[in-house]
Amino acid sequence: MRQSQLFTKTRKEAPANEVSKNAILLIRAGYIHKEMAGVYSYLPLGLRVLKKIEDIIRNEMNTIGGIEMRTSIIQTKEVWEKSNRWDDNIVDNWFKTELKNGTEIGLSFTNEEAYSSMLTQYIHSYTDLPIYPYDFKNIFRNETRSKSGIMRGREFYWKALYSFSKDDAEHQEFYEKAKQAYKNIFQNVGIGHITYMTFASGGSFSKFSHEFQTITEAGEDTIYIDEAKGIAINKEVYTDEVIESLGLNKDKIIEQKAVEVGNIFSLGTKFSEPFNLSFTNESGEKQLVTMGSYGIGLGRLMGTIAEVLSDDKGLIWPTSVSPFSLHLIVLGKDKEGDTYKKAEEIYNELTKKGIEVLFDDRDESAGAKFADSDLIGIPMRVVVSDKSIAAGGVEIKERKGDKSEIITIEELYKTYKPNCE
RNA sequence: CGGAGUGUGGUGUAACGGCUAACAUACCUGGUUUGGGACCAGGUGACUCAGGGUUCGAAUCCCUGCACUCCGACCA
Repeated sequence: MRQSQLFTKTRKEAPANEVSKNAILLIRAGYIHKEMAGVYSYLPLGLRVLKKIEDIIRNEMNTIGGIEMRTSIIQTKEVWEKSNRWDDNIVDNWFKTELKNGTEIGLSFTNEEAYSSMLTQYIHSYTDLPIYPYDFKNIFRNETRSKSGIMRGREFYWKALYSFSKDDAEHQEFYEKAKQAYKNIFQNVGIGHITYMTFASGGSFSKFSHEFQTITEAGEDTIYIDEAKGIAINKEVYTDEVIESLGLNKDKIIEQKAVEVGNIFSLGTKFSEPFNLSFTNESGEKQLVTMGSYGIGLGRLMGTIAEVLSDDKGLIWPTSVSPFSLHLIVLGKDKEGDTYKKAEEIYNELTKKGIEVLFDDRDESAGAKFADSDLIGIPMRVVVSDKSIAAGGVEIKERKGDKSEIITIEELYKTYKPNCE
């Protein structure tokens, strides 16, 4: 993409009403636009990152047997009354409205009900199980206090997978696979080294749920980490008994602020029971489906990456989620000159090869282009200038380092192959 | 939902109760410049969040509402 066609502009100053680092950087660099507290639009650059994250998650979900679909956002009152979650005294962050004819409806804040009620029409026999449907969709929560930029929004994009299994053993088998898939996801988006599987309260059907917590001061949770084991315990269940039951060494545990970037949860028959989601087993008996839920907030994940992978100059995206693979910058203003032509040629050639290139073809000073490039945070910068041409090619520099080097254009073409995830 | 604070050009800030609401940046014109947010000249752009009130006079003081931010509660 040509930067001259990217309508978003970078800013030197962040809006006065943003304090969180992720929102400040993402707004300054032109990734997101704030509509109101807790509600953000994703601008072209932001959407690219979101889609990269989505693809990484989708790939892992499909690998463990997930089947993508999409449940509706508008849902009727009756469905939620079955699980006793329509009442505002029980769930206080509903967005509710009504149809012209007076029918009460709600905007989904989670998906258990949608899946449980729908699947009663499709699950009848043990041969129909297990299944693992999942969604990417926007979710609405009328938070009394949104905060931390895109880390806790009123409208947010998430992935929710639900597992429907015949019994607990079958459920556990999938649950373990999901753990690994989640680890892979956080590894692949570049925060695996500071993300810990964390034991948290499990509700009525299992002793624990598992949260994936990424260390950052911007987080709302406090976790206790055992580095050696690579796992953590959420403060809400942090007791001597739990430490012991997990076989952790209390003396080596460290306390950290963290943000929950994903969670997996055993639901047992909590939802299959009210919806009578059951099947006929091999013996001809009716049996309730055993469920699990597996969620990741993509906006929060993107915000977390921005929080932890950035410096005073701006964002530093990992290649896997960067909006572009390369930031190609041409210096000099003579658009008819050889340097400019060479840059155009490189842009066309790389684009033809399928490499995602952001081409800064604007009539800006070198300093302005470099500053913008650092702020936008594409992992690799390629500069074409009279100087680089004279030195034998183009200058490449990693966003995260200080060193730059000159390579020939042929080397550039050889090095940058299409970015296959 | 409790507590605290803040609303001024697109953005960031300034202005004692008193001249035509100032400065920077962004934007537009022209010129010059191109390896770390260039320079010169000119220009557009604000009923100071909304509605009331006090006053000869309100961006400034008071009231109400709304919005935003922070702390706490909540987060299925």
